Formats: sequence, C-alpha cells, structure tokens
Amino acid sequence: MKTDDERRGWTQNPEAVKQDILTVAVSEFAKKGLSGTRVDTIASRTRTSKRMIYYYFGDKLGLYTSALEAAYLKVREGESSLDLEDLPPREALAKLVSFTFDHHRKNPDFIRMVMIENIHNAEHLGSSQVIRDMNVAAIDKLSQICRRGQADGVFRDGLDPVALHWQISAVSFFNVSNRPTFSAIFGGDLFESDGQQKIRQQVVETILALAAAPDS
Amino acid sequence: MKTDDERRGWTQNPEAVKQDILTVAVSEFAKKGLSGTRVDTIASRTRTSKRMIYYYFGDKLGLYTSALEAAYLKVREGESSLDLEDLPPREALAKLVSFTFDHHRKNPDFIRMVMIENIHNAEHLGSSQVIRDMNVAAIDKLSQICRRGQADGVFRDGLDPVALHWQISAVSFFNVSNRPTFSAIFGGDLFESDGQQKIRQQVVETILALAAAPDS
DNA sequence: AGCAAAATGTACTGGCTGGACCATTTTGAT
DNA sequence: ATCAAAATGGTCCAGCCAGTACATTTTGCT
Repeated sequence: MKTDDERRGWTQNPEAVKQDILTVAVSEFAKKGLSGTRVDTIASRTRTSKRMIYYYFGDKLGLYTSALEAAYLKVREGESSLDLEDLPPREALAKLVSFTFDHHRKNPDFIRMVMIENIHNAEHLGSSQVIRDMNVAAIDKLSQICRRGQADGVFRDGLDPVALHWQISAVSFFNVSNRPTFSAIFGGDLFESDGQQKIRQQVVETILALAAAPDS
Repeated sequence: MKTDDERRGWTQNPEAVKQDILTVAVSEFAKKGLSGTRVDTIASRTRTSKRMIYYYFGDKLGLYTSALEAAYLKVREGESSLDLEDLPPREALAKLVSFTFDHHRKNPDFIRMVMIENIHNAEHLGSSQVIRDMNVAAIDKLSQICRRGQADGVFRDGLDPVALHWQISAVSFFNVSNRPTFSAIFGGDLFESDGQQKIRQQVVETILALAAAPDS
C-alpha cells in the first residue's frame, strides 16, 4: 500500500512511459512468446501500470505488434554503423557475412521475436511497412556488393542477392535460434567461443565460394 | 446430448486412444505452441475425452513432452528409407543433403515442434534419451560418408561431421521455419517450386564445396 | 460367476488473466 | 485563473482453462 505522499503528484512523460513499456514488452515476449506472456508481468516490470499499456497500445496484440517493430528498429540501428563502400567486393562480402553472424548472436531477443512471429505465420508482420522497408534496404547493400564484384569479374554472373541473403540469414539465424535443441542433442562445443569462431570461419568461406566466379 | 445407446458400452483400446491423442496433440502443439494450445481443443479433436489425456499423460506438460517425442519418432521413420552405402562419397553426400532439404519441407509440424522447443530452451528435450540417440545415429551416417570421402581423397581432411551437419540442418531448417517472415518481407518467390529447386541446388553445391578437397 | 483393476465418460471448480471502469492529477491553451 | 484534454493510478470482474471428483463400463483372472 502506497502512502499518500507517493501517490499524490507525478511528472508526466508519455514518451518515456511508452519506451519503458516497449523495452519490457520486447524482453518479455521474446522470453515467453505471445500467449505465454502475461500483461500483468510486463506491467509489474515497468515503472508504470497496466492501465498505461492499454492506454497506449489498446490491447495485448497491439502491444505485441509494437514490440515487434521496436525489436526490428533496435537491431537495425546496430547495423547502420557498418560501412562497406571502401572495401573491395570480396572483403566487403566477407565482412558483411562475418558481421551478420556476430550481430545475430548479440541480439537473441530479436531472434526470438522473429521465431515467435514465424510460429504465428508472420500474421503481425504483414501490416508493418516499416519492417519491410528496413529489410529491403539490407538487400540493397548486398546488391551493391554483388554488382561491384561482377564488374570486377571476381563474382559469378547470375548471382541472386535475395538468394544470397537467404543463405547468410539462414546460418546466422539458425546459429542462435536452434542453439538450445542442437546443444541438447550434440553438446554445446560448437557454441563455445572456439566453436563459434570455427563456425563463423566456415560460414564466411562458404558464402565466398558461393559468390566467387567459377575460375577465380 | 448423447443417447443411452451411445453412452452405454464401448470397446476398450488403450493403444489406439493414446495414439489418437498424440497425433492430435502434435498437430495442435505445432500450430499453437505450448502455452497457446488448449487441452480442451485437443480433446475435442480426438475420438476420446479430456479425461483420457490426463489419465495417460498426467498433465499438459506430460502430453507436450510425449508429443515432442512422437514427432521426432515419426520424422525419423521417414529417414530410415535412405540408403547411401552404395554411392560414391560425393554422390552420397549430395543425396543426403538433397534428401534432408526435402524431408524438412515435408514435415512442417516437426519443424514447428522444434522451433517451439527452442523457444523453451529445450527444457523438455533434455530428459529424452530417445531423441538424443536418434540424432546421434544421424551423425554416424554422415561420419561414414566423410571417412569414405577422405579415404578416396575427394574430401578434405579435418572435416568435422557435426559442423557439417550443423550447416546442412541450418539451411534445411531455416527454409521451413522462417518462410513466413522471409516471404512477408521479400516475397514468396523463393518458396514456390521453381525457387525451391534453385535454393536446393545452391545448398547442395555449397555443402559439396565445403567438403571437397582443396584441389579436386 | 464374481471380483478387482483398468479404462472411459461427465460435470464441475478454483485460480488466473485480459480487459474495463472509475477516479485523480497534470498540462497546455485561452 | 479556468477548463478541457491528456496522462496516470487503482480496483474489480467475467470468461477461460488446466486439472479434479465422481460415476460407470469393460476386461482379465480365478
């Protein structure tokens, strides 16, 4: 029971409150999934109350959708720092793959949100133009590298940037998403730092081989 | 409301009842996840009642765990038909990869169960020795191919079967698990039959390149 | 035939949880 | 200074759902 002193008077701060809720929501949805998450649990972890969740986000699904966008946004910020324009194509691609691999590993909550969204057949992603735009931008970066590599003759023709992106995403994503079952079955060696370095090396080589021109 | 004729008298069939429940449970858990699934929904889809679920499986978690094992078992049966002993190493590996890719695609419920189990950090997989054994057997098959390939000099030394399996699983799994979000963002072309054929080709080539001896 | 154990069915409940309701305070505009 | 709108807090409820209690039938055994 709060005293009157605590209850009487507060400073309004809509943005901070929304952000507070979103941060907690991402972490909680990532941990427990859509139906596994309790709105009350989220509320209790914020500095505000359940009332505000419904005030700003309408209902649980609205909160989930916003949390999904927030997760994408945050992970996208972290990517923007990468600058590949100055590197020759092969080095640029190698760096991109290496970075993507590490970046996924550093953002497990984001990965889990995407896993959960896949379980729900991406029903809530469909409406978000924001997310589509972000990812299409990622493809542009890769396309540029491909073009430069083909111009230099070090990449083979007929390279499909989307298919390449698919391959890079697949291994980087799986490395995080399926770590629990994979190590439960085969042991966790591949996920210790030695194993991860080895895997990353393998992945980079693989992608480079895939992109390389037949002779080079 | 059932009539007396329907209620009075039934034939006991424990095994069929258990199997009926398990089949429905796998499909339902795969669709909705652990917390998203309603026991009543499962019950209503069976030929029996909720009572029997608790009679045979104790509680929801017990049912989930059994359903997980059942999913692994079923998918494993489908794999046993594959015979690679008679093929030369490269062809054997190519066939294994190609088969794995297709097999994952044909068993989306299994994939979804594994996704869900990963969301739960493989907490329920840990206890199942059955599942561990099954998967270790899969590695054995791959190891054998590796040894034969190295003996023939067509595969490079220092090939790690587990790392190789990791790579094969990653792409085959991701291809099914992340189809919803991936096609929501980039369109579904890669998942139509043309696209899938192309991807599978790409994957097989990639893995062969990874295994190949430096010169060959 | 008789009996105990296994198998099955029906009806119910207690706690949880999403969401609503009502009240209060803050703040910007006039 | 006033007022309406925005922002916040606390409490409560109605429906849902995992699990249980109670009752009945079947079946293997002697």
